[in-house]
Amino acid sequence: MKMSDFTVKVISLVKQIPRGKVATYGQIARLAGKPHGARGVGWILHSCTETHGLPWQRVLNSQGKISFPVRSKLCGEQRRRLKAEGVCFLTSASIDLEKYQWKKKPRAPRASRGAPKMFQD
DNA sequence: GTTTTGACAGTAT
DNA sequence: AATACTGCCAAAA
Repeated sequence: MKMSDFTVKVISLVKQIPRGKVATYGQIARLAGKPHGARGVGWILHSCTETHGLPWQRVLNSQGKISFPVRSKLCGEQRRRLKAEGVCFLTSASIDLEKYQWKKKPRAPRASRGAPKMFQD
């Protein structure tokens, strides 16, 4: 299946988002090396969620809100999932980014390399 | 190959 | 502050 390096990075990053935290499309795009590739991130998720089982619910737009209309099924499901992870919604579809935005670990601690085990759900 | 679309972001009005 | 326009990237047609 032949996907670009950017796609691989995005998938990897999204899968690294811990439970109870969220990231923005721009953040993922930037971490993947394309500061302006937020749009591509969205499309990648749409394309690879089923294939890679990505936690797409943890990716929101820069406003910390869900991208789809509130009446949309996906929106409801995303909201439900995030709530299940302990995320409190400020409004129907927005959360406190300052509180829940995922900060990628800048450095790799040399310890704790034995058993990463449990990942997502 | 080119064109269109899509789960975005940033800047300009 | 709230729209509108533009820029970016990757996949499907």
